[in-house]
Amino acid sequence: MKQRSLEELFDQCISKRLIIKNKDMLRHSYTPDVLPHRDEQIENLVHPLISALKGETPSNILIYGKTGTGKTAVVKYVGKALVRKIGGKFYYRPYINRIKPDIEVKNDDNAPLYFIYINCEVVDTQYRMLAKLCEYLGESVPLTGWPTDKVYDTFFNALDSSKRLMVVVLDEIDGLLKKSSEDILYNLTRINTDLKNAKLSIIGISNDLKFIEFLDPRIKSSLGEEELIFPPYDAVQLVNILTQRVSEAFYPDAVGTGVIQRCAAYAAQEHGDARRALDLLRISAEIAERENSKRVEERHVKEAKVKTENDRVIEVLRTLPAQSKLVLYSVVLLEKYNTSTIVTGDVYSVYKDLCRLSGQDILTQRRISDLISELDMLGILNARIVSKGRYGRTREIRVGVPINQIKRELETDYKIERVSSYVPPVQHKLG
DNA sequence: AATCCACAGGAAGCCCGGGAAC
DNA sequence: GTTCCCGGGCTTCCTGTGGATT
Repeated sequence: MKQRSLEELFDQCISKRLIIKNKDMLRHSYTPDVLPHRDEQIENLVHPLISALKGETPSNILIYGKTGTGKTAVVKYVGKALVRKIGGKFYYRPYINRIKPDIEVKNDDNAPLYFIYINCEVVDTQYRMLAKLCEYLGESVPLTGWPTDKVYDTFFNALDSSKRLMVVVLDEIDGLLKKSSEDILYNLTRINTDLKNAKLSIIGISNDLKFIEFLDPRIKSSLGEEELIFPPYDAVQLVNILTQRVSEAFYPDAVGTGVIQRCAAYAAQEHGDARRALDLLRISAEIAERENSKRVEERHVKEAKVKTENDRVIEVLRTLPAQSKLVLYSVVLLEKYNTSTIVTGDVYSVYKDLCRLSGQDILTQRRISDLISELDMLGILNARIVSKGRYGRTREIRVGVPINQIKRELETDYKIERVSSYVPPVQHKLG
């Protein structure tokens, strides 16, 4: 009896292997050998870099496009190809903290090309940026402690110590603005005038089209010398992209009819995000494997869509700071017990009650206002500014995800659970 | 047309923890 | 140890504002 079930388990596990051949190829970190529908962008990126390698002053490049339009993939693709061709070093793994390059090609004849990929969400201040760049050049700088100009000098000297072209890719470059650290952009874009041997070229990647409006005009002109736009993929293009991956990543006949089309259609609805399309495909396949299906079917895609949306929300909720949880919980309670629209003031008064009940510090309304904005940006709340004339200007707030899901998830936190019996007082509102 | 509400959201600065250098 | 520096969370103080009401 025992043996039979074990045998069944083996059979099951073996049959599971019939769908996905190579899962890595379905992850967005994977850069494929061919990038469909991006020839124009690749060309426009290669040209300025080649002329810089020929000795001209390099142009800085600004790349726009929404998430999943292939910005990062194209830049890495080009970087990889150039380093292989010309020689140099390429660092592209954003989250791996190490000094060894991902690709290194020796070439004695030419000045080496240093191609460095940095994600500004992670490296989000002038100091950290310079320290990171120093690290790649073999200079060790403490994570904190030095005055910034000393770090800058260290970087400058290390860079200029030999003849080379350094290309710094700043992904999610808008991350640098929020922390009011645009000095780094100013310094980096002007560094070429002081460099004697080396050259530096910046490639900024942003998914915010309005990004440049907020820039200091001096930075704007030097950073945006070349601008590349990455339009979203339409459903047909997404189908092409997925088809290409499917042929390599799946076993033959493992993907049912309409699966690719459905993944592409869902992703096209959400501004043509190829990353999303790939995620859907991968998760659909995982669901199919778990069910022991012979192939991925459309219903798996539907299931995958629901699953990814839920997972995202739960992950966000779980990692929310305690104060944000209290604010969100206040909105949830108001939405549950209150019929009128919810405004900032209501949230704040419920929030204060919850703080007293749970023994936490009460923050100011100014701060809560910011926390509400953050929750709005995360998509958990929907807040819009409305003017009620004589009765002031405020935000109307609604919960953006199924309320019971949020409530349940928040109440797994014992601090929230403790105040879960609280009922907000009935609002007496005009109008 | 003037008023005035209930906030939004910018600016400056405080405080604290963490890390490095002295 | 002390001193210096940085970043992040937060407060205080402030100016700005759309439109119903006066």
